[in-house]
Amino acid sequence: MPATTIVWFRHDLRLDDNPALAAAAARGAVVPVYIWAPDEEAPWEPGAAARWWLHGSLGKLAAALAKAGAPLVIRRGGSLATLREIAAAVGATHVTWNRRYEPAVVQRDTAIKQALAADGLTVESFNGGLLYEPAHVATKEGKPYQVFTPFWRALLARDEPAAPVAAPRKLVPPPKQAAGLDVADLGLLPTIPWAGTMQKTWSPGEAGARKRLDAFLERPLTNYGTDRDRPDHAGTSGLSAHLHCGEISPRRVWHAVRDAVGGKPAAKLAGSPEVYLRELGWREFAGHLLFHFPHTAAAPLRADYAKFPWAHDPVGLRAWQRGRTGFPIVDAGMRQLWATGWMHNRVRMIVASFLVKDLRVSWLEGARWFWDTLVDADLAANTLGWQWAAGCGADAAPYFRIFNPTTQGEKFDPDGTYVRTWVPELAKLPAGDIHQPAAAAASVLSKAGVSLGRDYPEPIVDHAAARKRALEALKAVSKGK
DNA sequence: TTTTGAGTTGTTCGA
DNA sequence: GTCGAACAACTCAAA
Repeated sequence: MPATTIVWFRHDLRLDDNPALAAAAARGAVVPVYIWAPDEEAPWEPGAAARWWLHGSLGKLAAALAKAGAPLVIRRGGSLATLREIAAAVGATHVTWNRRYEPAVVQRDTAIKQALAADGLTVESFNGGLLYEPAHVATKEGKPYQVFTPFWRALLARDEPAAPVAAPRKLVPPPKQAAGLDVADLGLLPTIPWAGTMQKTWSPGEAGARKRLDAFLERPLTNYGTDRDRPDHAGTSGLSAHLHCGEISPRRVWHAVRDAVGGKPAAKLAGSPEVYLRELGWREFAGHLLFHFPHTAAAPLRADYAKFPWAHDPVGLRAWQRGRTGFPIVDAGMRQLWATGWMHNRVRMIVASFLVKDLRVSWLEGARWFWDTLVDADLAANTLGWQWAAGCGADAAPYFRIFNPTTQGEKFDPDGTYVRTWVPELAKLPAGDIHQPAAAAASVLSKAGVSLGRDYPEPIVDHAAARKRALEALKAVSKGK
């Protein structure tokens, strides 16, 4: 009997460097499948922005697969039951996929693997989403890393990540096709058309991912080290959402960066190229942490923080979400997030610090908001980022590290360009005042057409006082165990 | 087992 | 305006 392999697509919506697809194509007929089963990922089912992205990405994947010869079968419903149905319909002999590493998904996939094997199917899974298998990275004691720098050094000491595999040229469909839905039937698009700016900002899909990588590498990489910190410049790669959906593989990016700087081994790189690869290292570290500490999506890694007295402040939380805190850099970031589904990394740190330290609202509230609004929402990265900001994660950073939103704005958006883009009511303020409108002279404000409290809110907290309160609360936590 | 060096991203105060 | 020190103590990773 000729082999027919179901390739179950998940966070690997690409043909390039897709080990599961390559293995299937090399063996015989291929049945590409995507199953929409959000409830299996509860409470972290994809948020609104991620669904919008997914809609576009699936459309592009379906077109590319059809062109290659094997149309994508799109379904909704329980993953196991659906795979079984399709396997029966097409007479599949094999099922294959690229692994995901979120704890709930690992558990589900393990059960599915056993069930399908019991049905008599041959099941194979591959690593297509991380540079290295998280279970294979460990300290000399065999334990998972909890500090980034030694983790990164350990990665650099290994063999380089495997070379990417090319997309299969041609796919052979099975003699009998399986029925499927149209992407539109999944209902991923918002019912209210709020995604206009996202449409203009992003190109979901494999081709869009590659274009963005090429554009990023076309510019000299030499300034990445400092440019990436400037929200007023397009200094970052902008690949996060593409990587999250697997429209491009981290190995492809890794090797493209190395090729762009002359093919030197990663361990020998210095300066900006190393700084960029290190960002892939952080993505890797996030996957590593969530895999080895599965409880951290919901609870702090540092157990003593479980008792932290978070404030119940729905009004403050709402002001933060809407970008109405009265701190321009915070509001600019939150509005950029709302409009584009993305926020510059430097600003993510600033708004996160503001929520958890100035407002003392739980990092989980922030994580949930980001989860719903980010096109690149990734459970591992989101968890690491928020726990880092809250000081309860994999980082021994001192608790007194509290960002001053005004200073940060002045430092990283010195001309106020970023604030002017996203907080247009402040656009006419001079650079010297734009990060601190409440301290500006009355004449400056009126000349800029800003009436505080009417056009733009007064600061909702006094940062100096909030900082003191946060320090006291944090001190109590570290002393009180 | 014990020891030692080190830890993404900061702020404020006082000289 | 600039600079260095203080902000505290802990945990991790490796020797």
